[in-house]
Amino acid sequence: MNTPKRYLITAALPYANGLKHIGHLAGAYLPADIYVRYLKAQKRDVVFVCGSDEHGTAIPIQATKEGTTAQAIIDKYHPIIEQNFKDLGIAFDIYHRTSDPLHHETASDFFKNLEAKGDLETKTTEQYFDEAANTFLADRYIKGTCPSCGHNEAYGDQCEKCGKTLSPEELINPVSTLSGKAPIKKETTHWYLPLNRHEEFLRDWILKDHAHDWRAAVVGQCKSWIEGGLQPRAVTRDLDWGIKVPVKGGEGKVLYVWFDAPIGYISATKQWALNNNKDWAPYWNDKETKLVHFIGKDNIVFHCIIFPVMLKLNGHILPENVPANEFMNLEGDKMSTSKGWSIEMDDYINKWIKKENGGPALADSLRFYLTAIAPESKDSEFTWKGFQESVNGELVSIFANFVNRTWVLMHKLCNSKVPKIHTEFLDSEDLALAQSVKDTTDKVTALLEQYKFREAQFEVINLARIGNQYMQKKEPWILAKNIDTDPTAQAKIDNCMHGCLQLCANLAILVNPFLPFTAQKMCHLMKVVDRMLDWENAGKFDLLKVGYTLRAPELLFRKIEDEEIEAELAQLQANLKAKKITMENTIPTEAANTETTGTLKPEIVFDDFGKIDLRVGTIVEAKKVEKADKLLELLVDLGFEQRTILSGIAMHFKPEDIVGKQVTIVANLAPRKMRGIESKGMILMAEDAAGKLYFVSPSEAIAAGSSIA
RNA sequence: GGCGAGGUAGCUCAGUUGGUUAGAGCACAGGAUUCAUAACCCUGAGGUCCCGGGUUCAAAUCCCGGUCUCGCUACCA
Repeated sequence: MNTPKRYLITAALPYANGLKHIGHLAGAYLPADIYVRYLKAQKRDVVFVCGSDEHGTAIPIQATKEGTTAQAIIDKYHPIIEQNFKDLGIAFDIYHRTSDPLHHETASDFFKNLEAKGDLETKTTEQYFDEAANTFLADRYIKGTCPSCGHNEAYGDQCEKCGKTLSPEELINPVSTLSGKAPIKKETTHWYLPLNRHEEFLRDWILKDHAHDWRAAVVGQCKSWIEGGLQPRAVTRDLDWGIKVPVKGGEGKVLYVWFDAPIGYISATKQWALNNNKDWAPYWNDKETKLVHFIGKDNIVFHCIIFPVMLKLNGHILPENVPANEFMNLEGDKMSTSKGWSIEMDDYINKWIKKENGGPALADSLRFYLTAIAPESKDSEFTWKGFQESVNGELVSIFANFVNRTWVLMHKLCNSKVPKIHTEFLDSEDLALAQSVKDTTDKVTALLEQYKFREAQFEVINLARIGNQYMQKKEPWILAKNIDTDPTAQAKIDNCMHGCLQLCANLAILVNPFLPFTAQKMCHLMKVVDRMLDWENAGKFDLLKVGYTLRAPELLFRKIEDEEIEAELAQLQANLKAKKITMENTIPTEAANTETTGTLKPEIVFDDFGKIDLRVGTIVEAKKVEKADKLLELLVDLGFEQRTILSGIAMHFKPEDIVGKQVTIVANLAPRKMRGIESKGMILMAEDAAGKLYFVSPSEAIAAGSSIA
């Protein structure tokens, strides 16, 4: 394998609508950072880019929720996220943002070029239009009842209650948030990226060329998409938050966020080039550049299918690999900021790193554990107990302890200087130690090149373990007792300590990509400059000069105490509760806000209400609809007749549990076919803040068919 | 429901193209030691390789069926 001329490494752009948690860190940023630090130690030409993704519909939505502007949201989160990464040692060469004019220009040009070359298609479809406001309604300007959970304030692109991705057409009773009127359907034109034209290319490139050097999950998912038949994908939206469509007919439209966001990697590179007086172009256009995207598994399709097509069309290079990680769970459950079940990077930094007994060592402690349990091949799980055991048992006891005992002994037995080697006393143990260092270097290098960070880190720790074993066999402290009687004792001590010290120097080099703060501290202890950490020095056994005085021992890490772990676990439960209460409290708040935000449904007169025929019905039969996860087929007794009604509640109720229930039915709703079954009516449901559904039932059992007014 | 990836020791994970007795670290137990952050070192115990079939002289590995977890996707009036 020949060495690429240069590298361009990207980590998924964090969406700037909130804080990011340690799952994100473990998924993309930390492995990317390790890889980049390794490449830089190899003195490769490498640029590590990232930045905030600041467009898309969720950000204006967030703004509405917080009673502020989209700009204010991104201006709030961008710097926090950027600083969080710094505090955790994620060393981007540039942390850019997609709201930057340079990015607008880059994305705009990208689109124009594709459009001019005929690589895009336009399609005219019917979209919701607000006649009163005389404008097309972007997804976020349409509210209605979520078809998934029944939440009545769902937006046209997503229901915030259940998180379901929606399209406006799916909303029940859609209403414009601008005028409060029901929107009409009107034709609008949008640009599409015809992925179907590139099926052959993708098939060859992924399924042939990269079938074996990409991770199984990545190839598998791409295969699933390609074999499923690729469809043209809309690249524009009727929205005002984002990058204006820069061609004729694009008025009032912006680039769809998925189209603009990955181009952010390119704009970030451009900005970096400007800052450093470099040329950005070779990093994206020269075949000798190796491009690697670090992402989480939810992002595979964009980085392996869609963006590569865009890159190819625009004349850029393609990623050499996309080492997507699986997800990291937390104490038995999925991580979720909105549910309060997560550890935000910001939280960890404030609670551990910025404490008196914290410091950057605690950033490395977290990095160590996250890498030790990195979800490289399957979902993994963060537990505080695991964090404690991993840090105390391996990082402190094996690695840091070896460095510490080496330092203490060297000061006690070698006059605080690097002792000289007495070749006449060198034995097979000494030679084996030097060989282990070389072997480990080779292993770690190979593993890093294969993106196997977990295993690579393990090998580094293992080298410290070898150091402990070596010292145990040599027992310099025993030799020291006999120093008066054994004339060879000091020479043997010198040899042992010399070996241990050279091993420490190597450990600093090898551990540097994983634990950069620790490597720095080791350099400080050794009184050497950063250049010693160059990868080419790994495996050498003459890094510390004989006679050189080293600094007094200092602990590299502290142990994690039981009480700290208990406090974190308690905090986690408290967060969960607090979040629930917040969510419950937001219901009246949201209701109160509806008037000011214009989202209240239009006023109706009594006659309108009278049009709805509400009845009490009794569920007499219930069964799951085949091939549908959410649908239940219900037979409801209305007294005068029994009819079939479909309801999307299968995730919430078991069929056998709801037979006999009295429920409220919209009896005169137009019939609708779903999954081949006709539904005649609709069951009314109430929903609490946690998303749990409740039947709306009369307080006491009454005759089926009774009307409601 | 479709597709993809997983299910191996209490925990976190390895197990190349099928090939002796399925491995490592942590945790645990016993021993040894004291330079070191009660750290290190040595030894040990631990597994129905998710379940059920099949192919084979031989299956954790290949094939079929089932089941659980996660992701993408469909379904929601």
